[in-house]
Amino acid sequence: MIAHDSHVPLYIQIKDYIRLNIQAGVFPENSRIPSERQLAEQFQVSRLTVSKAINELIQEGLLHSHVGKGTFVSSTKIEQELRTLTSFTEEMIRRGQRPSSRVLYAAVEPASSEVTKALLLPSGTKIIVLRRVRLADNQPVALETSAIVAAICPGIVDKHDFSQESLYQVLREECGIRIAYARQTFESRQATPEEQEALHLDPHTPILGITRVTYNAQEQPIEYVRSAYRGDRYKFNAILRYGE
Amino acid sequence: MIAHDSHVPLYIQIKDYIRLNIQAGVFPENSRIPSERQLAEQFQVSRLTVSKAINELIQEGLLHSHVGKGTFVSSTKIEQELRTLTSFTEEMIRRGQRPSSRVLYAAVEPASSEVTKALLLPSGTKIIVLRRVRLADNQPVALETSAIVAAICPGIVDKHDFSQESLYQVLREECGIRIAYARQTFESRQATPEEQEALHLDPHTPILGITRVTYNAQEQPIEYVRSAYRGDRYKFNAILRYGE
DNA sequence: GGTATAGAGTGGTATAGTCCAATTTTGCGT
DNA sequence: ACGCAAAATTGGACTATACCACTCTATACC
Repeated sequence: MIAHDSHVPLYIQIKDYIRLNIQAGVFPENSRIPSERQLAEQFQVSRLTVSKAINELIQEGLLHSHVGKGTFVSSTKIEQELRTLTSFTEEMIRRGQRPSSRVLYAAVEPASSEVTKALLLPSGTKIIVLRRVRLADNQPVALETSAIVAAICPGIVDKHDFSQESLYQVLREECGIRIAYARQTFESRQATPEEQEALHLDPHTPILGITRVTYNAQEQPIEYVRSAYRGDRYKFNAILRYGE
Repeated sequence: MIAHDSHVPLYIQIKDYIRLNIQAGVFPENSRIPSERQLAEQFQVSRLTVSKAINELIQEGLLHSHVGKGTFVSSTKIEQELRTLTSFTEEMIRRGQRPSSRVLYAAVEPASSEVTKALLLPSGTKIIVLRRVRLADNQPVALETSAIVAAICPGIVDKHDFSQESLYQVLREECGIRIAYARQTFESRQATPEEQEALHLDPHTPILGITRVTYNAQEQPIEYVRSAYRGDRYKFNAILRYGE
């Protein structure tokens, strides 16, 4: 399986091995692959060599990992299909940067008129408001405020630490909510004083402002988000379809 | 410089150090940066830690290396500045504004490396370059440069007046080319001097920069566009699908 | 029955060293 | 001066080991 005397580097051979097993269905989507220590023992190589192979596959989007849990096969459609909308966390991992967050505010409160309008809610509906500074490699990249109807996902504010976890992942795994599509607007503007402070910006720094309403497959609005991305640190990628 | 007792991983600090030195011009473009062993000695870390930092920067495209020669700062010019967008004409009509254009440049010429890379073309391929100021109700809104393979739509530069006609409409009706989807990047930045002049802007005006590669249904790249939209006059709307 | 807590397992980070192949530099013999 | 071989340097690959923070689970305790 793995040839130590080959001219092909071991970590490349291990990458190929894992990739083939994913393609062959031996490692199904979302399943855990053997631990780095197990693979190192199996192939009689050092753990670092296995780790290098796995990290390159993470970089390529085939795998993702969590300390203490293991390494998992990603849903491969993300890269292969024409797929577009990713959470900040997933997008940063795909780019090879480490995402993290600083939670500025997290609470349940009645929806503002801006939110009721965007999500088509009756006024007074309780929503979860989550306001975070998003960081990539520990550098602040964006200020983001999310609003989700509290009833569809009760109690997640207290149960989860969103400085580490992905909101979309929690919605998916904890509440069974799958986001199907989103309407977004993009604009370029100057930073507000609040954004300047939160993101450590100079005045005149250009901001990529994004508002987003996400919907499930039943076309019910799920979440409303306003984000301010640092223009000098972030480019937004999207695949857009014509017509329909 | 490098704090061993910080909570920030050493290799991240080293990445930041190198990145900052590149930005500050200490490590100019195409220059050699210190060897891995020198940096390891300088920061009192193991060579592997420096190597990890450098390899991630190589991954990100900031550096490139050759065994026996060293590690060099890549030239970033290729990925810098200018962009484009959807059918401006159709979008403006949808918004109830009157679209028009001022053609700054229209010619057939060999593709630049930026274009060949984006459209996956052999170098030297002839392309149509179309550079226009886009206006809404006679107010300049964007500066847009399009590149299309000349062979797929011969002679349209001479036959059509793109100050009035929509490029996409001509492609569709004259050449039978239907655009299926596009990959776009969005960014927020300050206007370049050229854009300031073309769009009558003050310095510091935020620009919504968009690059786009459009594809037909057969997934062949058709067109590469770079646009600069006035941040104060334009918001971009999109519907994005979430995969999986 | 519920709740701490201890332990095992996980990936992340880091060290110190080895060998290798590609490349540049150096120095020696002519 | 010149050519060429040896030496030094460089990044690439790899091993063995260590400690950390996190996650999960099983056990002990109340």
